[in-house]
Amino acid sequence: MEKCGTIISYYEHIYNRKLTDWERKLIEDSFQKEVFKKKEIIFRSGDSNTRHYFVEKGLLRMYVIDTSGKEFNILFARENQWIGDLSTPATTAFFLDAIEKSVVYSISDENINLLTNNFSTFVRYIKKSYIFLQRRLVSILTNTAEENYEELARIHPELIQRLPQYHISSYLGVTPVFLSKILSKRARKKD
Amino acid sequence: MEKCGTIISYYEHIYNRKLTDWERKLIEDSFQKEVFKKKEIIFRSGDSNTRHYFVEKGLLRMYVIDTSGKEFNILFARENQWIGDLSTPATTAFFLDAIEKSVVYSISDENINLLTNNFSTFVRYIKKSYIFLQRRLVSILTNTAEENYEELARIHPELIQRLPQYHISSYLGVTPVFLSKILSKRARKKD
DNA sequence: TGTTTTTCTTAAACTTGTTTATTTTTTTCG
DNA sequence: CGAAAAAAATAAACAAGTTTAAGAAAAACA
Repeated sequence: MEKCGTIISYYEHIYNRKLTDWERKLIEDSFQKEVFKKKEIIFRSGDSNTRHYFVEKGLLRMYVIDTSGKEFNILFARENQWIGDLSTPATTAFFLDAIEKSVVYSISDENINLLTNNFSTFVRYIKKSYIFLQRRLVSILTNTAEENYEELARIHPELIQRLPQYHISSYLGVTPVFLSKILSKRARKKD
Repeated sequence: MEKCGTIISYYEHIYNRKLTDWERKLIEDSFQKEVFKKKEIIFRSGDSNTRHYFVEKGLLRMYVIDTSGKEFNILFARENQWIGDLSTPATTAFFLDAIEKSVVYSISDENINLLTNNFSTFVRYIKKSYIFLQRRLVSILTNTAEENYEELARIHPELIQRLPQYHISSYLGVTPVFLSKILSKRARKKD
């Protein structure tokens, strides 16, 4: 009967009240019900304008594939959980697929913005922070400490200047001793 | 002259227009200018109701200390960047301190909410996702893969049931082979 | 049910990163 | 400036995690 039953229940649960007819209409117009079979890929690295997904039934995963082809899962979503790349509408670095056959409600970033309609500074701050952190987690999962140092030096050379070495090693997730090893190796290379 | 000059400029830059007197007033009432000296601790693990900080001048870092006392930096903020624990007002697991003498504008979470006043479902989703990811990054930085497995098994036993082992290893950031080693060791222990 | 495919285990040699301790270099500050 | 403190480099023994490859177990499905 209900076109978006699960998602309306979800919103009513969050807001702790019944939604108005107008609100239900807005939701029904914004979301799209989709079914994915096991192993079906929902979006892939390089896609832009990826959608956000709310799982009614099943199990999804978001993951990244490193240069050597190895996969690293970033996030799972099961019943009543959200998943998607908050970088959207920008190009995504992630893959999203279904681990089990899944029934979901999807929404475009545009429609999310319409529903939310007050994207103030603070929300930008959260979104940016999230995207930054996500990139950082991916780096740590997929690269060696040496590669992460190279990237940091390339993108934020000024930080390398301003920070004592032990703060950099801590940021990279290694000991100061090991960073020192990396640096002496790097210095030897540049001869 | 201006009480919150830098932060007002920041908002005007973001919104790409001059702020109204009313808006300036709102900002001046919400933010508080603070100065921290080098190595001064701004908040520490266990504190609740931590504030958000916008750096006018200087360099801050947010970090975590693991059980063995080792520090891992999670985030730096220099001029015109935000830093803070989005988990607030809940108890924080982080420390925030000044690497250099710093001048900042701070705001409580409550005042942020007043300024933003439309905390809809999607914003909750971002905030929750962020907090989740942050926790995950901290785990990967501070724990061994074995400890991360134990935690996953404790908190989400149902996921361990539903996921093939190679998806779990990928989530933990290790190879399937190494996870298998961890598990056989674990099984031997439980005799 | 049995066959095919997928997933898991084990082993051995290897690489990445840690620990502890000592020495050298750089920075801070009276 | 010179002494003291903080930060960085080096070495050696060790622990955590990877790679490749082969066999065993479990799941899928015709």
